[in-house]
Amino acid sequence: MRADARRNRERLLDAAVELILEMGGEPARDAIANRAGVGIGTLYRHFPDQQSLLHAVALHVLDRSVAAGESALADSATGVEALRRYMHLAIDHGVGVLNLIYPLLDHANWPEQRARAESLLHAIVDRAHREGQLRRDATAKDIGFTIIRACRPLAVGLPPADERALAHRHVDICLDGLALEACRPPPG
Amino acid sequence: MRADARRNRERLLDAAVELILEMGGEPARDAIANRAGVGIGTLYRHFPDQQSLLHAVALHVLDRSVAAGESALADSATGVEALRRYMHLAIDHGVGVLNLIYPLLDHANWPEQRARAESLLHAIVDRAHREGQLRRDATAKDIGFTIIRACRPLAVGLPPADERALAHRHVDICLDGLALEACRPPPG
DNA sequence: AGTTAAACGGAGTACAATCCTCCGCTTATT
DNA sequence: AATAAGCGGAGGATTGTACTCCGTTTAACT
Repeated sequence: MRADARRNRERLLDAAVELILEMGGEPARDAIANRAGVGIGTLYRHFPDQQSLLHAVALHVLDRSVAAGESALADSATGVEALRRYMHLAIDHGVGVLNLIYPLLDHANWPEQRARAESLLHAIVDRAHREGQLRRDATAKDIGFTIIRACRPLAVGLPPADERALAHRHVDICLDGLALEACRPPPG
Repeated sequence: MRADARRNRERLLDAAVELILEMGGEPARDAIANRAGVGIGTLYRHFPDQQSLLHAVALHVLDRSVAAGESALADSATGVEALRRYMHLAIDHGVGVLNLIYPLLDHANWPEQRARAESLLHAIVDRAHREGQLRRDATAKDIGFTIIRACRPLAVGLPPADERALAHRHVDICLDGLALEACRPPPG
């Protein structure tokens, strides 16, 4: 595979992730190609139909997030630290698209990746619980939903850098709400 | 104004709010009429063009949220309680649409309502701060963004009742993160 | 109950956005 | 320098959306 082809493929996937998060559904193909800075023909060469594009997008974000999360779990001193790092990385990679495209997929067939992602999240949450750092009622679902919410842009038009900063701040706030740090000093 | 006309107008506005939150932009007119359970002609009679519809939607959510918030502020024993009640009510009314339609409006001309909404939010946040119940770095913007995030449905297809429950849980988690309750017992 | 004017529904046409193919040009690789 | 893989984007086909119009229904009032 030629180098420019690989580069364009990545750009297309990243653009698709951004647009799906903004629009909340199937964005127009031309819009994806435009945002990626490539011609429409290039999009169709890489992804001949809707399903292959959505499938590739799903695997794209899933693989990158899981990889990031696994190393976060391995390298962190505490459970909540691993959780915090995982959430921030997952947002940067845009895992939030998974929820949005799931109902559009004909057959979501990546049992292996799915299992890996679920067991990763549970491993992190369980560890934090075992170390007594999380509220009892905090579940893996809470984490997942928080990530999904943080992924979506607040309003189209805000500079991407600002959006990212707000997303990260939001995750930190939620984690503070889910964590269990008695008598922590006021952060401000 | 005939009773059925008033009822249909309300239904149309509610449907528009739901759809805007789901789609994140301008939903198709037919979709709004369908969801409201009225004919497309009825929509055009009430709102002859895009702008009048968007304008009405904005005022609809703004007025209801501000009214709810003002009574919450008056009736609550503490600042955070007022804040909590306001946030939950605002979500139920769908204030989150404001951010989404703002860039679509030709001229957003409701200075009075806008001022009332801003001063309300600041009044609530200030009171909570004065009573020492909020993190120092918690701002009115944090509250606003949290409400906006909670308003958006996580995934199209989930039953509305579940969506609402998740939204409310999310707000509670965020508030726990923003509040300052030293040594609070684990809620679970 | 009868009257009436306001309100309703939805088929249908005009318009706009989107999809996707095709082929001449460009560029990475050897 | 050769060449095959990759690129861009104009353009025709298709789908979706906007908006009108008019026969039917219904709330309001006597």
